[in-house]
Amino acid sequence: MPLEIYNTLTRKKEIFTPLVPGYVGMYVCGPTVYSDVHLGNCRTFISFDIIYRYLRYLQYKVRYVRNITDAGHLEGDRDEGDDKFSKKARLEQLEPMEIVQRYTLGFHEVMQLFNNVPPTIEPTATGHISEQILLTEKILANGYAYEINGTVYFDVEKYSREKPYGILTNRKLEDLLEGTRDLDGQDEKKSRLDFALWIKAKPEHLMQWPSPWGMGFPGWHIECSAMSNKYLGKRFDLHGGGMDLAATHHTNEIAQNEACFNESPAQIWMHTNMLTVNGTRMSKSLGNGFLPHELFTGNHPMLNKAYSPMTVRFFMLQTQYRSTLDFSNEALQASEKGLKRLWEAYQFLQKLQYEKGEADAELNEKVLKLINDFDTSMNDDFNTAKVLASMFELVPVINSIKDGLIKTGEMLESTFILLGKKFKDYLEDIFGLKNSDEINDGKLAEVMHLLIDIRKEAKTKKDFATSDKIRNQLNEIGILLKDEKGGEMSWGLDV
RNA sequence: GGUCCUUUGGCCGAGUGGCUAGGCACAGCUCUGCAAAAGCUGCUACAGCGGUUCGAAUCCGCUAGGGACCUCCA
Repeated sequence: MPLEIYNTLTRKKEIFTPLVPGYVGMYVCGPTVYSDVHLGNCRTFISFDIIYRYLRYLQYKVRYVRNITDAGHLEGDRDEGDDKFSKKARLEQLEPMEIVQRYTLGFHEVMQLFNNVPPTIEPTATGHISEQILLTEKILANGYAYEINGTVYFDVEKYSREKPYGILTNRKLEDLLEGTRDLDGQDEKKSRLDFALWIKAKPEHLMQWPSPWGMGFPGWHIECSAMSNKYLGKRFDLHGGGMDLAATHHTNEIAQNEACFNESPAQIWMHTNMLTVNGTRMSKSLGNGFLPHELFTGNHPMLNKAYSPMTVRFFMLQTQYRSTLDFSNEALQASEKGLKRLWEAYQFLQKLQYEKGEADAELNEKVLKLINDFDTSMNDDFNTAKVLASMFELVPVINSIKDGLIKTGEMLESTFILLGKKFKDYLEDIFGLKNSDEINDGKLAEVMHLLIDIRKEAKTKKDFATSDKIRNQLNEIGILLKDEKGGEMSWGLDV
């Protein structure tokens, strides 16, 4: 079964066929670095990280471009408003680029904690001002834009006479124009749907660049057209972003590209759904956003403990990227336990050796089917939730081997090898999960080894007072000791 | 006001016409010095009403609830 991806543009799943065989060009709208990214933002980047990893797993050479928006977005709904960066900079007495630097570093740190692979190119808006000016000039020359007092607007009505403007989200121009929101007048735009490509800067504006229309800064949609065009060409395979960007940002992006090159940029548009809290979208403006660090420290009124980045990543994997995901303390707790169970089975599997034995055709077939379902599920529009369900069905098989209820030899050696390989491919390479750092601490492992030895001796002598003391006191400091079959003991950090 | 989406068991969530999703929680049993873990078993739901069909959680209609976008936001 080939890879199928849901395309927002056609509103159905399509078989994925790259424009150039073997290669994939992928563009994802990145963060605006004037404040910390919240967990909702992270969901999108984690989703596309897994998509990127899976495409590589399928042997594609992927150019993954994710921009950093460090200029150009406006505050408020008026085009003559301040550039967001400049506004905040004045409040905090910082240079705009200091803000940008601070939050860019913060963003990268969070991405790393979530174990996201960096994109292959991460271009910035401020690094591509001339490209944005060139596109704006081209759109003007093609007659789809007009200049008023140093600001250049995209002429949506002119454009929509020739091309379907609301094609991405299936909206008609009349419906878009109908909204009850009236502008307060005094607007220089010809139509309320027109958006700025280039904005005239006031003299005191901190971030501004020279242009054919005077000093100014780019509008908030042109950067993605400019950068995707520069690094991926006029037409590329995948364009992604959060669902909230589809109706405005991506719609305008398509219009810009069409107005420039008479071509739509991406063949497939992918949109990740929102992370919600109590059924309402997590967003900056509503103030219900969780910061990653609030989770990692547990420092939030809604949380009763801290959760590791891997728990959060796993939590997101349990849902398909196009569904909303509701965030709660209980849901995270469930994910934490689920991940622990899965990961422990995986760890055991990696150490396991194959031993020849009496074959059990039924077991072999069951295992093989579940393994093959991994790829089938991923090929069905990256259904990570289904992959995990198959994995969890294999956990009892692995644990039964651990308990000696099943022998590895009951399945074929090829099946056994494939099982180990696929678990590794999926959990580590595709899903990007990894051990918590604490458990990797070598010194701790040595100390634990020692304590386990002492406890084993005590148990052999039936000195249960000592053996219980060790286990109970470890438990108090958050280390869980488990007695296993055959007198062995294992340990893990209590979660 | 307009456009669109959604409603699954105690909780989180897959699933789009017939076949047990899965996780967490809960209960029982097995194992066990005790505990934990693990294994096995149980809990089997699809907002309401009507329609299509041999058959619907899945398709259609209506009603009700929730949400998103139309304005910066992943």
